[in-house]
Amino acid sequence: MESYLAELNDAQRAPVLQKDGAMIVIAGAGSGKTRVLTYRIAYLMSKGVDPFNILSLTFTNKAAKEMKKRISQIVGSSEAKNLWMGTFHSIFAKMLRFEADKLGYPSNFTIYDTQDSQRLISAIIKEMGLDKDIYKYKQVYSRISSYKNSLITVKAYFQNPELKEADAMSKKPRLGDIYKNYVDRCFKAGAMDFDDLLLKTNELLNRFPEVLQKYQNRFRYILVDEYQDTNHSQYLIVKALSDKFQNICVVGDDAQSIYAFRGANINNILNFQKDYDNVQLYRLEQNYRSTKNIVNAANSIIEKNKTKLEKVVWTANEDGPKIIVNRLLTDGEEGRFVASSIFENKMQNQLDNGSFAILYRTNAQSRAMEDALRKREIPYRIYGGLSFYQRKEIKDVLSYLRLLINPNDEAALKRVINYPARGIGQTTIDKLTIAANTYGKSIFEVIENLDHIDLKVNSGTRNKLTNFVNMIKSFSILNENADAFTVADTVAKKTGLVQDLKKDGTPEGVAKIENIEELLNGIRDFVEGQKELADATGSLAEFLEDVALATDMDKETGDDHVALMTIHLAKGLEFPYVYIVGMEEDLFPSGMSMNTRSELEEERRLFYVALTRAEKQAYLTYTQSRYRWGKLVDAEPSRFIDEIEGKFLDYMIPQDDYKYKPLIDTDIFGDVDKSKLRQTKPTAGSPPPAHKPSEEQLRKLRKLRPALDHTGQASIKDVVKLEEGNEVEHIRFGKGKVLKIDGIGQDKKAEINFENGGIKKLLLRFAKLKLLS
DNA sequence: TAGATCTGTGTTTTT
DNA sequence: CACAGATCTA
Repeated sequence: MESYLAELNDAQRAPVLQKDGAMIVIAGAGSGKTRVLTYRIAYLMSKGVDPFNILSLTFTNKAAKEMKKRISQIVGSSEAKNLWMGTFHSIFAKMLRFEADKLGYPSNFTIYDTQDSQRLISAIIKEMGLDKDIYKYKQVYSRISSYKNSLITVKAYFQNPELKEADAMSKKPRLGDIYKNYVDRCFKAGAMDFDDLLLKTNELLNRFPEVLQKYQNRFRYILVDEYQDTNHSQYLIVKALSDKFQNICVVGDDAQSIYAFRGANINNILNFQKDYDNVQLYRLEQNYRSTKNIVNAANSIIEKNKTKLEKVVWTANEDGPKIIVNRLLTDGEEGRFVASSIFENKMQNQLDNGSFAILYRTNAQSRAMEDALRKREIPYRIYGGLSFYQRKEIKDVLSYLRLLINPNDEAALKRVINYPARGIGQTTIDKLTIAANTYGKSIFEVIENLDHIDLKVNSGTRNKLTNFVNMIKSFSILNENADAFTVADTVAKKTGLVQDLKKDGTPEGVAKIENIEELLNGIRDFVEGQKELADATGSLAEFLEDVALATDMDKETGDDHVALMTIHLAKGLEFPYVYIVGMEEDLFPSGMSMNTRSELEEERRLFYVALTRAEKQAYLTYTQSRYRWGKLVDAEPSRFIDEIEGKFLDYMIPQDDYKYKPLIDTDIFGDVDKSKLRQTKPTAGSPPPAHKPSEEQLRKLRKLRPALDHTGQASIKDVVKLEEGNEVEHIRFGKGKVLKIDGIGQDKKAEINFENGGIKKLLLRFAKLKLLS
């Protein structure tokens, strides 16, 4: 039974074997913390702890699922099934459904996603007649979110003059009022936003001692993964639940705290030892994941941070190749480099696509990578970004489904009351909203009671409203007798959603119909799957609950693909080959996070996370110019590259001239063979070449570059304007005539018939051409 | 009222 | 560029 203990090293075994009490495990990157958590749970169960009494909180659903799987392998699946394991949000949503009535919520409350919340806030700002340029809904939303995460309720807000003053100072004196209206509206709609799931859990545990006791007794052993990323609200929940038995084990790494922007408080982990009696501290410092080069390079970065717990991450793994750094002209070329590098590595080392990950700071960067991978026919998958359930057509269907479960759901109703178009316009909706606010009812209820409410709408509109409500009601009735799939299928057809898309006929419309079909299939699968679980019914409400908190990461595809994701999403994952792209100032570190030391340190931790995902080889790339908000802008290499000790890096480009070189100077190489400028061509497996090139090497490299004189040289603008039929002159091929223009922007090519060279295809960006006519 | 078209505005990261 | 909101037209 306990043979698995032999699979742990001494440092890992110690926290596994401490059955009771409070403990903190500071686990360096790749040091096997998941292993410690799973084995600890298995050990507790082997010592007779009932799985019903174990609560394990993870950061993602995926992590929970994986841990459960691993535990099943050790203790058997029937036992593992009873563990409470999941994210804070999903576990406590479940608990809140059970206890909802105590807080005045229906048990079928809706969970608002960010978009729902933001739209509602936007509507409230408009209703209140406030200036939308001062009260920007996104800002207001994040302000409210941070209040909630700090447990500042509306009441607490108005009792705290400092907060009011702070908001008044930032020209938003009515923020408290918006907050109040927003909370009221959510309550009336029977809806909780993401932050409410934590805030209301706190409220529940605070206001109802008997509920607190019930769950304290239930969760005798609590484990929290990624503790460094907990916010105040989560911290208090954990504190309250563990207070009685104090059997709490938190695992984390302060060096990997990357969620301060959503309220994560690094002090939760730094101060843990003060929060409980006799806290045992364990450190996992041996990294099993990465090569020495990667581990040491990562250490050399994180050293630059001032706020940190002391720990030394080390590895017994081989040195491995150095980190390859490359500079590219544009984001398009960056993509092409990454794609061909992946292609070469795959061929040379017989690797599958799953060995590679491309990590970036912002979702928008995925585009260039996608394009390049697609051209190379390398299968890939984008994680995160817009999740399937957030797509317009999917959210439309889901909104109908939400509405038939909870007709008070304002966000859902507003979304679909006139989609597909049924003649209920903005004016009518405004009237409904006013009526709803004055009578303290939901919009749906207002329509239900049109006989008693003078809405000042004509009879046609009145009919349309009644028809809509009746349609939703008929769906509700159907839902009582039919399974979730049948209901969803009926909704998709009867509402005219699918018809509307069919009518549209564009490829996008077709894709949307396919997505809806996929959703319906998903619901069918869900219904089938739930039937096998004892405590589930496969109801529509269950499906919606599942979907509200599902993320893109959770979906398994089973095919072999290169993974593309933000660095945030990559936390906890590992890949043999990792490409970190967009290593540029203003992008990484983000321009929004360079103002304070702590923000910059978080960016640095993010870089640390990125690098430590790599097992064998890491690549860093940056560009000289990249498309941002639709325009090509100059970029500058990230300071983080310089922060890595040079001996861990292998530059593919000379390092003398990269700062602030505008495109036009560096790119017009004429017919100089660009590859000569590259010092080495990287091939994984071959011994890594020297570090930064020496001064002497640099001088040599510079000589390769011809002195460009700009006189007589066509400016890039002229060349880009080139049209078919133009006469041009090339420095070597002589005069010629433009036959054809291909491609756009940076990739624009011209087919030219030269007197001395015949027909050539030239990339205009590089071609040294003079426009003659 | 619907739908097309224009304008403006902002963009980090996520449960 | 991408999306939200405003404005215009039928």
